[in-house]
Amino acid sequence: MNALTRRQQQVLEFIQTRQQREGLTPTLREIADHFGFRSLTAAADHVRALQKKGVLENQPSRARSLRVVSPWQGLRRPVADIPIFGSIPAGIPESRVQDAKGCLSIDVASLGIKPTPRTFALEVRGDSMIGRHILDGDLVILEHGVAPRNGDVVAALIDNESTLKTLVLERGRVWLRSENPRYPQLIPASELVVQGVMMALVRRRKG
Amino acid sequence: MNALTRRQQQVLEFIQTRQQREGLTPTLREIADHFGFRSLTAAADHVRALQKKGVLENQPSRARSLRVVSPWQGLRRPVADIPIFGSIPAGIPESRVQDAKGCLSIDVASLGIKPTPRTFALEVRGDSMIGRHILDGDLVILEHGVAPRNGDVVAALIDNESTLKTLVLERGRVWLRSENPRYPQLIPASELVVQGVMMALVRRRKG
DNA sequence: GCTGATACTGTATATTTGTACAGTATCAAA
DNA sequence: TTTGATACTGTACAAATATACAGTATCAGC
Repeated sequence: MNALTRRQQQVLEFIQTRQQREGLTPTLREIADHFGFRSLTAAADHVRALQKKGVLENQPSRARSLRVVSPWQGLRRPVADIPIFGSIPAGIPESRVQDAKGCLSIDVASLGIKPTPRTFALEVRGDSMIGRHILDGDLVILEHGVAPRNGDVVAALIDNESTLKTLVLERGRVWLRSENPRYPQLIPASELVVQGVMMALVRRRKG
Repeated sequence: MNALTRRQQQVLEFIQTRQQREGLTPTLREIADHFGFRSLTAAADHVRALQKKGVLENQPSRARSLRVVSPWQGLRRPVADIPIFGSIPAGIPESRVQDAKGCLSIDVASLGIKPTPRTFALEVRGDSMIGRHILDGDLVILEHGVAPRNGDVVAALIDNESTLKTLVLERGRVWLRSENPRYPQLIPASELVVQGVMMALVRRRKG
């Protein structure tokens, strides 16, 4: 009953791809064109069949209202796009698109914060923050321009590279600390630029 | 030049909300209706202004082709929806929508895996896996039905609760190990159900 | 051999939708 | 004071679009 035919899978995949790539689902005409149907009804039939099988939804009489149904779609929250930078030379004056290495898209609720235009992500290199359970390869989401508190993990510009450190207030002075015994421990933060404060983290699969 | 007026912000927000909630951007008529405009042109004017300011895009003569522009949109990859379960009593026979506590939406590339219908997420309770740098409150993404390898982090059903453990092959037998010295170390896995293998992790902001 | 589901062609039509044109009024900047 | 941007009303129309109806052909299951 729920099994899709090969043709239906092709049609569904086409709709889904267009939805992801262009943000718009195709019209019946566009479906027909893509598959070389000379009749709209062919496309309409497939859409009807996919609806019947519960994998496609439709708002009657509305243009481009096809939607591929994910069982969890109803629970979906707004998704934010956060740029991933390799390293940030300056203090993020105006982070430009061409500087981004990629884009992390994640829903706001799971992130725990509301991203702003000053939110960005860095890929962690090395295990200098292993004491804070941040590993090599982790994607760290940071917020630029907020005041860091004592103990916050921050990104700082050291030797023209963005590096993660723990910010420490001690005896009225500000220090940056690595969280790995094998690394130099304390650096005076006076001359360093704090580029962002860590807000969240994404760890991809390893190996 | 780029600053939006209050009215323009309202219009943009309306379009964005509809896009997120219904998956469709509104038509000019729907915008006009929502704001009580008696004329389509009022809506059209706002859309034109927002386009001019670069925060909205449009494919001419296409129905519902409005799209709110994020600077990073071009980099966006397909986003997957992964159900979040509180705990999973049985071996996930058919995880039903009503059992889901929420939904984690994240792009496939950042996740490092291609989610399947057997992908799900658990919220970590306690710090029994701190040795693997998994903290209380972390969101762990797991895959059901794949064969775990030695050293993989897995979710197992213990006392009717899903608990994370490290799977250890030793002397031809399978054990589950907690990664915290204060917890009981080894449990024979023979009678336990492995519900999933950890693939990725999301850490939200703390405090 | 019959039946229902699938996979189409071809035509027609009502509705939805974007767009254009002609105005009015307000407000801030030059 | 003038100019341009903003914020609308009101009307009209062509294009885009969903949908309906009448068929044909194939194939699997009964």
